[in-house]
Order: sequence, then structure tokens, then C-alpha cells
Amino acid sequence: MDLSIGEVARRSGLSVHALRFYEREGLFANPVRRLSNGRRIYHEEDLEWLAICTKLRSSGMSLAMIRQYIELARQGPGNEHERLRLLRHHENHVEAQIRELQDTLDVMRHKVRIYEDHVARGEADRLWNPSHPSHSDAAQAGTHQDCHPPEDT
Amino acid sequence: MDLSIGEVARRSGLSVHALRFYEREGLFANPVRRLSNGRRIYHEEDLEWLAICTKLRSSGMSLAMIRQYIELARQGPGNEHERLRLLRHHENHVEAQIRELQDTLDVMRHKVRIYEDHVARGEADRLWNPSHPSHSDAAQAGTHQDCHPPEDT
DNA sequence: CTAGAACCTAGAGTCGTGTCTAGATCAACA
DNA sequence: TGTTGATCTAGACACGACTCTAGGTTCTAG
Repeated sequence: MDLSIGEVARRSGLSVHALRFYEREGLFANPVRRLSNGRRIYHEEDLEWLAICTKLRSSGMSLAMIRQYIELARQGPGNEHERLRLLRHHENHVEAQIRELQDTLDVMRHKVRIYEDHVARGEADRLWNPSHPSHSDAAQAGTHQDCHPPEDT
Repeated sequence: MDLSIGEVARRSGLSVHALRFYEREGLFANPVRRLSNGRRIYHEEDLEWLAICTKLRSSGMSLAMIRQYIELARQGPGNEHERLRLLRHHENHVEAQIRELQDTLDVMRHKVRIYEDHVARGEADRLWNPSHPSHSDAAQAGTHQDCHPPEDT
């Protein structure tokens, strides 16, 4: 039932160093208990919480924000609105990130397609013109890439 | 036609420090020229490239990878496959990021909905049970949150 | 001519997020 | 008993990506 730090590291994917670091940073929902010999003991719900933490982290939520959230939760009921505000804030942030990534993806796919066309038509066909000081790489980011087809970067 | 570093900073959104840093790091497509007095001069196409850089950066492409790419481009034709490989690699990375973010979003929306329900039913209705050492926060991440409705974090 | 703004270089500092080290303790096993 | 491996603490180090500082030059306006 009790889990050692090594076990938790193995199962959470975090390093033992990171687990101690997270504890110092106050990121655990409930304070980590110790055995009489000073060793940490964890439980299943710590693993569950760590899984959520990891998810939030991977979506760009900072440790500081996670700490804020967990502090609110530790204070008990009465601050649900604040917790909601925090969650919604990050939700917006994540949505914005997704939009930005989609946008980047469009740009990159366009670029990949151009490269594929060039490569398909034979590699040596003037993809790069070093004597032309202005390279038209940025053209796809704008709207007029059809006017000067030779892409170089 | 020529742009000063300050002008480029203003229009690119990067700081003059960052622009000099990017130059040191070899991130410019064409080497930055200087006036006789040593001051840098930029052109429109640098701004265009910086816009792309910024987009790639915001999608998590590292400066190291951008440098690799621009180095390939500077080498001229013949390495299009490598450039494609690089782009596709990052494309995959971005796609994975989007999936991960969508997933996080689902978790968070679920959580927000739960909070809203609780708040709507009156705030004091046992959202938090400090005497219950195991908090069920992670339950939504799994599948069995219906079994123990009191959510706490 | 002078004040202030913009620029230059080299290098130091910052921030977030860990990661690693040194030196000690403790448990389990041959 | 001795060794191996897991754990502990405090604090140093790493890394990416800037950001800032000090000290100096140059441009521009009044």
C-alpha cells in the first residue's frame, strides 16, 4: 500500500530528484509523510495527482500555477470561484496554443509540399539562388508566393 | 530600404538583445551586413524570416533546430531531403503536441464542469473533505469518478 | 558644442525546471 | 561482516533562451 520514492519514480515517470523537488516546491496535494527512518511514503492517490500534474505541465502550466491551484484546494471549500478562474485561465491558454500550433502546421505543410514538388521535379532545379540576396522563404507566410516560385529556404 | 536594429526590433517584436543573440547563434538566413560605422543593417526579407522563426519558435522548435535548417539552406541545393526530414520531424512533433493539448483540454473541461456544478448547487456542499486522506482528484483522469463523487481538488 | 538617443562588444545574470554530487544513513543479503 | 543499493539532506550545476550591464562610440537636434 505504501510506496517508496523509487517506486513512485518508476511508476510516474518522474525522477526521484524531481519528486523531491516537487515536494520542496509544495506541489503535492497532501504533505508527503515519512517513515520513522525519514524515508518518504507515498500512496496511490499521489500517483494519480502526479499524473494530472504531468498532464498540466505538458500543456505548459507552470509549477507556480500548479502550486497556486493546490494551495487553494488545501485551503478547503470557499474558493471554488478562484479555482475555476485559474482553470479557465489555463484553458484559454491551451486553446490559444492549439490555434497557434495549427497555424504553424499550415505554414509547415505548405513548405513541405513545396519541397516535395521541387524534389519530385528533380533536385537541381534552382531551389536556391545564392546570388539573389533576397530569399523568398517568408513568402508563404504572406500571400504572394505565387509571384516568385523559386523557394530557397 | 535599410533597417536599423531598433526598427527591426520594433517590427519583429524581438528585442535588440535578442536580435544580436540570434545573429551570434547563426539564425539569420543571410549574414547581417554592417554600415561602415559598424551598425547592423537589415532588410525586409530579414523581417520575413524572423516572422517565420518566431512562428517556429512558438511551436517549440529549438534555436538549435532552426540553425540546422538554415545551415542546410545556406549550403545550397542538394540537401532538400534533409531539409524535408527536418521539417517533417517537427511537423510530427507539433501534431503530437496538439493531440496532447486536446487531451489536457478534455480533462480540464471535465474538471471545470464539475466545479461549476458544485458551485451552482451551493458552494458549501462538501467539495473538500480534509479528513479523507485520499482525495479523488485524479479520478477523472481515469474512468471511475462516478463511484466517489466528492471531488476535492 | 552639447545632450540624449541609438548603437556597439564582451560577458555576466536570470528564470524555470530540473539534475547531479557529496557525504551520511539504513536495509537486505551472502 | 561487509557490500550493495536505496534513501536522506543541502547545495551546486546544467540548459535554453534570453536579458541586462558596463563601458565605449556615433548620430542627431538644438
